[in-house]
Amino acid sequence: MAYTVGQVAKAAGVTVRTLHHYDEISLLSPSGRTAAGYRRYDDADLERLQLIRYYRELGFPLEEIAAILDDPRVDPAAHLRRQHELLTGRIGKLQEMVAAIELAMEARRMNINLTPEERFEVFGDVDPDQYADEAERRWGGSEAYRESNRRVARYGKDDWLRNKAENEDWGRRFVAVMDSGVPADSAEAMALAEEHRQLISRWFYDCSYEIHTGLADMYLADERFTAHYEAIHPGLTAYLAEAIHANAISRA
Amino acid sequence: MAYTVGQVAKAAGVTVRTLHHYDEISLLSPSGRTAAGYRRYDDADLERLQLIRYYRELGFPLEEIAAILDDPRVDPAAHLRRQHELLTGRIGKLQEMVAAIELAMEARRMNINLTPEERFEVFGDVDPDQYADEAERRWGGSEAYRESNRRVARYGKDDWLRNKAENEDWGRRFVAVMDSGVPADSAEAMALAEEHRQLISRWFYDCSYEIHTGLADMYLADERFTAHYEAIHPGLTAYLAEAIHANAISRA
DNA sequence: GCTTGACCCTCACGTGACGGGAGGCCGCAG
DNA sequence: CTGCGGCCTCCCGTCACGTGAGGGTCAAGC
Repeated sequence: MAYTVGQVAKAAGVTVRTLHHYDEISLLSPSGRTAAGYRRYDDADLERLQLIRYYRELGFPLEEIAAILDDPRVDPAAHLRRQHELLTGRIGKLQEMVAAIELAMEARRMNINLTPEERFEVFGDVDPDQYADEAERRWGGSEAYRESNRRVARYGKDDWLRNKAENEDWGRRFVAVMDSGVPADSAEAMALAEEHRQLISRWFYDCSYEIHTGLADMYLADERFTAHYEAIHPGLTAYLAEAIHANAISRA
Repeated sequence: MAYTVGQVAKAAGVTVRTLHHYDEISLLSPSGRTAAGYRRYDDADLERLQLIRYYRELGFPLEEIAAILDDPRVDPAAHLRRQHELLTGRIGKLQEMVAAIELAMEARRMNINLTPEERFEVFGDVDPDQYADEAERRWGGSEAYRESNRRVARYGKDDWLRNKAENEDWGRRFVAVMDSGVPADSAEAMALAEEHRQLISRWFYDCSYEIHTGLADMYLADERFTAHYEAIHPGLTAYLAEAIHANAISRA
């Protein structure tokens, strides 16, 4: 099976220029040429291109790709295995980034200042304990609370009061359900978990079930959020987290 | 809180040169300068840098990032929400890529030729039904079977015969267990699923439990693999897939 | 058998996002 | 007051292509 540059380009989702470039630097030279000088690619070339595309997607420079592909000690199957590993690693990193985004969203919502290392730790290369006075900035957010209300530009003072009232109303009803002794996966607790989700959605950002369960885990893991909920009522954090999970499962 | 270029660079995992560049193009200009002309970044700058880093990681060009960050219609929380969506989308794409790698690995193992669109469909931009005679190349692999044995360079003829014998032996014993009527999650079936995994690991590539269950799903989804196993014994594919899953769970 | 339009070729310069060095101030620990 | 690490501004280099310019090729249709 032979293919022209155009066909290969279209199939692989690259431009013709890219294939020319790969030919120029001898990363992927077509196995032959026609009498008129047209490039002819065969199945083996496509296989090589597939490996190249995956390595590229993983961020490898072309020179390095050429080196590892032309290494005679590595057989083709090993490349696939390697790419599988690299990809799952990459997925893990992106999931951490998702968690970091959720952290940033909740920090906004609760008016908590993030430290620089919290903002960027998912990008690696952070050298811990270089910010000695972390605790200060970490909790300094409560000081900024009143004035920062103005920072969420589109809300007026009365909006904030209504928001606060709704939150407190929800808190009272949630504590009542909790104290009534029903389990966290009861219909009542789940209904209030759902209300919690909709409260966030209405006031801050569209909170999917996926994000919501992410938040629940974060409340348990991060002492600042735990503190926020434990201050309402001891044991509330764990109970809420369980109710959120149960609610998300039941709606799936 | 004020930071110097070096501090910001170290925290955010970028170089000082990058921050200079962002300043040059007015993507991220420090909120102030010292008397000596030193750049001074504050917390708001870091917040902006966090957004920039995420958008960059997602592949946005700097100019576009500047445009969306400076769009007054978009509030900060919306950016986070947007990045959350983009990230989860990206994760989904990478998971498809992982599946495609697993497909390529199994295709190698079973000597099945992949079509160009199968190699590259995860990269998008494929225009279907442009390869009309797909079916021919799809199944053309069986013809190439005998001669392609030589292509897996490091194996000699006797290696292949031993491999084949081991495979057939496993197949006979698996059919026996299946016909004995025990469920697919019985100890016997799971033991043979485990043997299947180790057979792949010994002869082709290191097959983790994760990959193994990925393969099981593929056997059910892709008719070529289904055909391979159904040819051994009808109903084997589904039984094997279930046994593989049960085995993977029990070892976790 | 000749045109026409889609596709191919080789230069060759342009671009985005920085890397890296030169040459020279700044600031604080000893 | 003297290092020495950190900061500054040019400014050229690089990588992976993008984007024409100028020109040959090929199958389809008239």
